[in-house]
Amino acid sequence: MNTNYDDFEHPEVTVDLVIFTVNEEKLKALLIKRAEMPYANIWSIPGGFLKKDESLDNAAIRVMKEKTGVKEVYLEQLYTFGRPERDPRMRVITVTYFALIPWTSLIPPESSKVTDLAWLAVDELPELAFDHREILEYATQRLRTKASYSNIVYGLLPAHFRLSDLQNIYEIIIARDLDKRNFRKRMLATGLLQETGRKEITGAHRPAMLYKFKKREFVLLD
Amino acid sequence: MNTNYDDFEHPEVTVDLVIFTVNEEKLKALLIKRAEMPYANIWSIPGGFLKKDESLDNAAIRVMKEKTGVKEVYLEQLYTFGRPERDPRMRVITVTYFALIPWTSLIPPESSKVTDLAWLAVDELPELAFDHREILEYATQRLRTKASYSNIVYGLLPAHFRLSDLQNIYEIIIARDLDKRNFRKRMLATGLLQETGRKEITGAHRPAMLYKFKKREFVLLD
DNA sequence: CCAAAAGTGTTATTGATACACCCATGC
DNA sequence: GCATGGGTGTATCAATAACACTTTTGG
Repeated sequence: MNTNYDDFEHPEVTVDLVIFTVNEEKLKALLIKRAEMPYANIWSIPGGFLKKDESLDNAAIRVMKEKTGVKEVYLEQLYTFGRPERDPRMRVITVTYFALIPWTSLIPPESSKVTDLAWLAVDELPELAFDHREILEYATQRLRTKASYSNIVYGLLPAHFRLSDLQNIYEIIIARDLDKRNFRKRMLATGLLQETGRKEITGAHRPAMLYKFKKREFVLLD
Repeated sequence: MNTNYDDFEHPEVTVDLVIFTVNEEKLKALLIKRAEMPYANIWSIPGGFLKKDESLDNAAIRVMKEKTGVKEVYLEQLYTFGRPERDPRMRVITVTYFALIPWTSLIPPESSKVTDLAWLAVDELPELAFDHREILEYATQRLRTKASYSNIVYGLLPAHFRLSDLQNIYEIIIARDLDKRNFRKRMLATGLLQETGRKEITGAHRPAMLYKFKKREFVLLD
C-alpha cells in the first residue's frame, strides 16, 4: 500500500439499495423522489452515507429499516460503483445491495400517503438520478440470472405459499411462461419445499396445498 | 440521502487485487510481504489507495501494472469489504478485484530477485495481513464457481494452447480429474475454440493441435 | 521398438421438454 | 351445473457420464 497520502483524497462512501418486490404481476423496485439538488424531483434508489463504525451490511440494513416496515429481508451485496463523475458534487463511491421482500410484508401495502416513495415496475422506469438506472439494470439482471439457478425467490414470497404463487413469481422474473406440470415436478424434486398441510380458502375453487421453503437465508431487522 | 455530514466520516477507499495464475500444477496468488506496521513482514495481497479522479477499474489496472509485467489481464470486480476494524489504523473500505494471468506471460517468470513478491499456492497459505485470507478465499471460491460454467480460464492460458493444457487448468482449479474424451467433446462442442493449425514440437510424442479462444475479454494495460 | 502424450466412439443414464385431462370447491 | 384454479403421468429428446484402445512422434 502507498503511504503518500498527498496523492489521495478520501471519497465519500454511500450504500444504495435496489429493493425488489413483485406486485400486480410486475417486478417492481422501491424508488424515492429526491427533494434536493442535484436531481431534485427525480427518482432515485434509497441509500445513505456509511457511518463511522458501521459495517457495509449494517448500513444496508439501516437503510432498509428506514424505508420499509419489513422484519426480515433477503439482502446481498451487488457491486460497487465509483466513476469519478457519478455525483456532480463530490467523489462518491457507492456500495450497492439488492434486497427482496414479499409484497405481503409491506405494512401498510403501498406504504402510507407519502408521494415521494413509490414501487415502480422495472421495465417502465422514469428518468433516474445519478447512475441509478445503470445500478438498477445491473440488479435486475443479477436477480434474473440468480433466480434461474437458485431458490432466492423465497425472498419475494410469504412464508407459506401455493405452488402456483411460486410459479407466478418465476414467470414474472424470467419473463417467460412455464409448464405447470414440469415446474411442479422440478420444484418438488429439489427437496427444498415442505408441505405445511394447511389449505387456503380463497375463491370458488379447490383449495391449494401450502408450502414453505425448508431453508431461507434472511437478514433480520431488529 | 442524509445530508447531516456530522454523523459521518470519510473512510479511506483502497483497491486490493487477488491475482491468480497456475504454475507447477497449482493455483497460485501473487502476495507481497509487508514492510511496515501493522502486519510488518506478513504477506498481503497487492493493493493501493484509490486516487482522486480515478475510477475503481482504473485503480485496479494501475495496481496490476505496478506489480506485474503483463500486457493484458482478465479483471473482474469481486466484492467490497468494510468491517470497521479490518484495518487497525483507520477506517478502510476495500473494493477487491480478481485477476487471471497466464504464467507464461510473466517476465521474467518468478519476477526478478525481489523477495517481497511471491506466488504462493492458495491451498498452502501462510498467515495473511488484515482480512486478506477471507478475501483470498472468497476469490478462490468465485474462480472455482465461475470456471464451472464459463470460459474465463482463458485468462490463465497463453493465446495458443493444447486441449491437454486446457484440461489441466480446469482440473487444477476444480480439484478433480476429468475424462479426456468427454472433456474434448464438450469443449469443441461449445464452438468457442478455434484450431490454429500449427503444431507444437516439444517432446518425444505426437505433436498436439493448438487452439485459441475465439473470444476473450481482457483489460489491456497501456 | 519403446516411451509419451495425442487423439478418437459407443452405450447407459439422467435430466429437460412437450403435452391434456380430471378434481374439489363456491356460488 | 358451471366457473375457477388445483392437481396429476408419460413419451421423447438432449446432455452427461462411463469406459479403452490406436496413432504419431523422438530417441
